[in-house]
Amino acid sequence: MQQVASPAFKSCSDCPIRHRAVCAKCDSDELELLEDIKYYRSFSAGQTVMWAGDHMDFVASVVSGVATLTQTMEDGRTQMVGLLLPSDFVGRPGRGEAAYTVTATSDLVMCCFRRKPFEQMIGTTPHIAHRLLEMTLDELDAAREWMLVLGRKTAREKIASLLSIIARRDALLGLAPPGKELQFELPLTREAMADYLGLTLETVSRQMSALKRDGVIILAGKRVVTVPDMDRLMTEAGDDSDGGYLV
Amino acid sequence: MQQVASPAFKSCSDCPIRHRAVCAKCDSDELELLEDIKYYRSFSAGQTVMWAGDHMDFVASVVSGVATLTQTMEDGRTQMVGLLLPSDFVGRPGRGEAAYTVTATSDLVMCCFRRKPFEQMIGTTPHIAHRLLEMTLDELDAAREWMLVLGRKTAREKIASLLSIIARRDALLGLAPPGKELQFELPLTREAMADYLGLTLETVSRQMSALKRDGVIILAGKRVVTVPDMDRLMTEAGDDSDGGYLV
DNA sequence: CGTAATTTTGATTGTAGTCAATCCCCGTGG
DNA sequence: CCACGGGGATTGACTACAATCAAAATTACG
Repeated sequence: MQQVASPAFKSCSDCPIRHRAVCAKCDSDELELLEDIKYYRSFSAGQTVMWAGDHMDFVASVVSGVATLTQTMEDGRTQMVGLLLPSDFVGRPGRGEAAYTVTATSDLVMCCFRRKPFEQMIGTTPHIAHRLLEMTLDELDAAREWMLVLGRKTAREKIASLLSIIARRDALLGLAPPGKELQFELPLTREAMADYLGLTLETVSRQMSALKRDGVIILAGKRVVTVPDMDRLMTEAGDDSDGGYLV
Repeated sequence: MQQVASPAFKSCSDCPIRHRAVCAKCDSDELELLEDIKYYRSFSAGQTVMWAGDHMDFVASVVSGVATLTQTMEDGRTQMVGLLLPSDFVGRPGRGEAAYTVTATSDLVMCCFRRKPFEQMIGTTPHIAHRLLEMTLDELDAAREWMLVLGRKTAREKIASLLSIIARRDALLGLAPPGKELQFELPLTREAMADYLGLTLETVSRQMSALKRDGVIILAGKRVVTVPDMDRLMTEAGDDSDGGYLV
């Protein structure tokens, strides 16, 4: 299944998520303690990292790639409840069971910390505890934003919302070219988009086609999206273009 | 508007939310420090505690009563994103602006902490920081559970889910009589239920009637609900009755 | 190139939304 | 004491949006 992997960098100080992850505030002494309890694991696109209910003896940071958290009902209905990007944190200190199924949607590298020693470090290392609180509060804000999308937006607005979230994030990370025109790659299949938005994949496909027909987006292949006018997309999402005190 | 109120108890040690709120883990020295930065405020049912975007110079615990967190789009569509019960925490350390509108749905008493000194205490008092992290993680779990409800459940399942959440909570707090039969009072109007569940109030009303007609619930007046068979209600909610590792 | 997986498009159905009327419970005032 | 009024809740008729069922088309891949 998964492999224990050596990533392309040597130590925490070279880590690409060094200043965004749960370890962001740690000094070099603290990083050394973390080095002792950490190991890397890699997953290829499509692999399940863990199933809801599995025993879990680690928590982890996403180093590279994209993963999803999903919840599934007995009859198969599935809802994505989290989208994990590089630097995001997986797992809950104090809980030995996975609450959600975690799936790699692209090739994925995770930096795993053995759970027990990590929990102890939370008690002894305020830098970690504080950063974890900050990240959890951000997650909670994102979940609440998402609740508005799920509960009150139309299918078209839902798609536009998802696209604008991804577009903004990529722009923020400097992954997008400059200029007014934004371009990015969707890290999700149509089905994953449907699970994110509480729609069927047919509806996702129809609304993507409609947004394309109306010139809100331009598609190159299935996955590469160009947004000629970001304000237009935000309007389609039902967000005021000036909103977004939180990026 | 709101009044500075004296609650029915004298000090933190007599406080009804003493062992569940953000101060749950504090020792008496720490409580004394909190006493210095806290004050009580009361609101009557229906009052708005604060509007999204308002300046906020405090964070708070709900002492008694029920409040809601809501998000509203420009055209008026409203989604509840949090239901605040006694011991729940309001506000985000480090943020001076309210992200959501807070409304009292019953008479409400809040224990407010001046924001700046409270933020400093988070840094110096691990008992508070740790409890706040724990509570935030619980909130995040609740939000994710809720996302499944919003995204994937039918109107009938949504209503049954909400009722079972309230029923379980009341049973847990010992508010309900013993026996197999559960009875509780809805702390929400039909409109608030609709905002919680991403429905219209007409649909809420119809599904309440349907559940009553089918014998899943018994209504005494509009607000008092009796559940003759909790497992039946859970099944209607689409949850397996054995689920719920987290109450 | 051929097969499977993913996506798009089409036709039809069904659930919840909308618009509208009525009801019910209370409190108020004539 | 009863009429009145208002907010909340229920019920009804109709509509619309997204789901479902089904087929075709495009892409990825061995």
